[in-house]
Amino acid sequence: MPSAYNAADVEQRIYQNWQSNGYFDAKIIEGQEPYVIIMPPPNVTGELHLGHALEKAIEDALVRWRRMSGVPTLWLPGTDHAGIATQWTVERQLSAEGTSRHDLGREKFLEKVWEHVGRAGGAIHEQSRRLGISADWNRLKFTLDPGPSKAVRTTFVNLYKKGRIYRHERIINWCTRCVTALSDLEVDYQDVAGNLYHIRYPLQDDPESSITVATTRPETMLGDTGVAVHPEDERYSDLVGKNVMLPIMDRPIKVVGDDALDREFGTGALKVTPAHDPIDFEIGERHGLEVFNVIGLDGNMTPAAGKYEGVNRTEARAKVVEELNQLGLLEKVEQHLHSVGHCQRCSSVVEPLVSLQWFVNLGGVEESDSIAGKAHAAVANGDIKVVPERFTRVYLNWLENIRDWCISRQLWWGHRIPVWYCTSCDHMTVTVEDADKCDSCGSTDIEQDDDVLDTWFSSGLWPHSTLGWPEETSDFKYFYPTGVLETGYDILFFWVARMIMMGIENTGQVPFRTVFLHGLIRDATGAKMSKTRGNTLDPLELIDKYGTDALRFALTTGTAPGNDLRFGENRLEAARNFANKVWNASRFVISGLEGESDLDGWYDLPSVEHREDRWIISRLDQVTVGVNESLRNFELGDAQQKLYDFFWNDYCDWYIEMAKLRIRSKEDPSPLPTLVHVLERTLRLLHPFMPFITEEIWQNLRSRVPLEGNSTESIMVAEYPDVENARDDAQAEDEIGLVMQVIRAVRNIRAQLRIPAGQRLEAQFEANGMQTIIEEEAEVIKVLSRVEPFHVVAGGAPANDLPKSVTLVVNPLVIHLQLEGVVDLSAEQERLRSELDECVQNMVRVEKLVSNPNFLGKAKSEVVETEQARLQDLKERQQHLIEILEQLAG
RNA sequence: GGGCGGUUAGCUCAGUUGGUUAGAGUACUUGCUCGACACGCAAGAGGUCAGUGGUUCGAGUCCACUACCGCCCA
Repeated sequence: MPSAYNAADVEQRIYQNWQSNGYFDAKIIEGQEPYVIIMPPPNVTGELHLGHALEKAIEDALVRWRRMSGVPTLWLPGTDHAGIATQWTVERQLSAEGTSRHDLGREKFLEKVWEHVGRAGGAIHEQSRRLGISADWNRLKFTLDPGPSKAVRTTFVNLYKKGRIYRHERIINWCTRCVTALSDLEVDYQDVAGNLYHIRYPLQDDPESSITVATTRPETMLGDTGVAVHPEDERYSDLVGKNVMLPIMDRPIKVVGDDALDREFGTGALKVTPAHDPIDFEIGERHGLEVFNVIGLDGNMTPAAGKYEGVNRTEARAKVVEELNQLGLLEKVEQHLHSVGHCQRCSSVVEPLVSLQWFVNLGGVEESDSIAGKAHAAVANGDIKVVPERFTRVYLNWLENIRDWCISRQLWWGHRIPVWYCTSCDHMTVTVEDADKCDSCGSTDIEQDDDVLDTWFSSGLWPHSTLGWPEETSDFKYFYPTGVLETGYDILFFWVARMIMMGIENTGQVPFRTVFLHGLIRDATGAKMSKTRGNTLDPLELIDKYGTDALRFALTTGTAPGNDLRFGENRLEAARNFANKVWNASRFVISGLEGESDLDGWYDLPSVEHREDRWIISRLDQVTVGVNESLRNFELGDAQQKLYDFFWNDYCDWYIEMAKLRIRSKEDPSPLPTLVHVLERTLRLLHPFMPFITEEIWQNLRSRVPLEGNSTESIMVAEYPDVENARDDAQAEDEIGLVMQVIRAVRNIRAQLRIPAGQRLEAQFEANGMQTIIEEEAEVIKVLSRVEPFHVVAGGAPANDLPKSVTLVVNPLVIHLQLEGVVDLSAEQERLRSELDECVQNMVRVEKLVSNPNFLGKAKSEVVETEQARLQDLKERQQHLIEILEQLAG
């Protein structure tokens, strides 16, 4: 084995081996409950980024853990067609070639998109493989595959027949750049520094008087069909019901009273443009106001805008303001910060406008049989658990305010809406299979709706559509409902909530039992990573540089579920160092096996006699229990931290160092079986997090030890360690703990007094009842703290040459180190006195606590016991220190 | 405006139902080529747990308010 772990040498080979052995393939084992994760489908032409890497590292760890625990496991990968994103990419290419999708026509354009998908599609899955992920590639699904497509159509048809899907003219969010409607969720609101324009609208029957409205969007006034004031607003009460003349358009419009108005905002009078503002639309509906679309789908003013027809909406604003000013109707302009919707995809300003679109009626949460109501209940009553828990309320809150979902998109790439309009009788034919005639009048003169469905509509079906629904496939029957849905909290509403709604609607069952949300990855300064900002890190480059295991470990260690993660290279270095530590410790153990024949029993270790062995085994089992516990609670970072600490501190720093001495002296019993046992189990415990290095070492190790245990070909199908009866050994832990304390105390004083590392010190130990232990562990103490020669006395006997020594109190031991010429009497007295001070201070505190009747009565008995033991220990220590000081003085 | 989160060592973060003298990584100081590892070993320094008040025998942890930062929704 080389002296440093080189990830590049092993990863590819191991992954291919796993895959060719079919370890990733899910198997149906009737009678056993499976563990299922459906992978969030990345965009078909997307590239792997750190967010994906994090998500996959987490899911793979969960899946590997369960698979090793013997559970039938399915991790199903997939791909999303990503309507707007993909179409936009191809449109950009076309525009570079000087053409457009409209020039090509729908059919040709779609061919181009499929070509593009054929070229660039799926690359992300190849990249994902480098993360070592154990997904079932045989079950890879694409949202546009026949299966998921049929699920989409079936859902649409069912909901339409139930009356839950309807087509209606309503205010929607329109992106003039993408030329499509957007759902409420696809709009990002940003505060923009704008103006608040105060405009006078003269009264129709009294042109000298006027009412002043305040607006941030003066160009929309061309489409005003009313002015609204609060009905109880005394300023305007005499105007309600009268008409004002709309400037420029010279159109009389009505003043209406509506209590949705905020009297405090602006002048308290609102110009009402039902076609271009959701609130205005509602006011308009209540008062029967007309609707004039003055801004068109292309962002230019429509004929309804009169002389401004054809003018771009931003230019129109300037021109309208200028004209109003000339007319003397512009009262004032104030600077005003307001929130403006932007297209999430292309960042252009979203235009609210009235348009004919398809919607899903989700109902309200108070209706127990509505889509939203059932989705709300599933989480509220605990059928679905959200981790971390705080997102439960965020989810419920969102559903409580939900509105109908606009699902039509004016795109070509996606699932085309399965509705055919009859030109003869206007009937809508809605079917799963392509219609060839009107199902009302039988006319063949029918035309399919031009629009496609929101991409999230198909993603919303993902947990059941990937498993075969609407067919009752064996996969669907066995694997649905799934276990865990793991994704970033940023798509809780977009995706998770919709899956819950659609899953329950279609299958009558929740799509998954647990939602596990991870945080966002930020750069080292805390900024969101984005290509435009140029602060992204490429996971593939990081893998090349540090190795997959280090990347995965770095992404998931020391983080709490749902918390954002600042990610910089020092994290990776720490992870890489740990991988290297694992490698080298293993190298040490494996090299020790050369020519060794006495390893029988290493797997189960039927008899553990040596104190050091009992200690490390006791610790191993504690860690094993803790890691399983953390994993069950989705605390992956915690699980890894426990393994990191155990391996580096207990195993490497102490156990291996102790074992070296026994190996060198060929002592009996040999520590090798224990060394192997602990290493092998730790590798298995670590495998879900660091799959490659653990496999590489494990293979190496297993080839050099007798075949024992459930011998599998690969660590990824070996049993995940768990313990029913932990081999707890409190005595060994106490005793080794004492030995470690002694060694630390000696090392500490050596460093303080600057005693050269090579210099051995003569030591006398007052054992005070610990004689056997000290003598049995003498070699360890001698070598690791460099004391020699080494005398043990029963205790209580005063040493004659105290002035030439330093005395350490490690309860119950007292250790005298010969240090002639290094330390003088007064310095030693000074040191001991300050130790005594500290001891007494502590004692006072604990004494107060332990003598408090309230504490004794109310605290748990085990807490009281530890405090009393502590007090005892402090008293003993105080006693020792006083004695030593007396001797020095005497 | 409503809601959620954060504020712990110089930096980045853990800290699960309240219970030692609050932890890790990294940076820092000192000393180490002793046969697994300098991607290392050993020792050390570094914190009024944002602030105020409360509950409790006991608060980083629970409650209330305040301040600053961030996110989501309107």
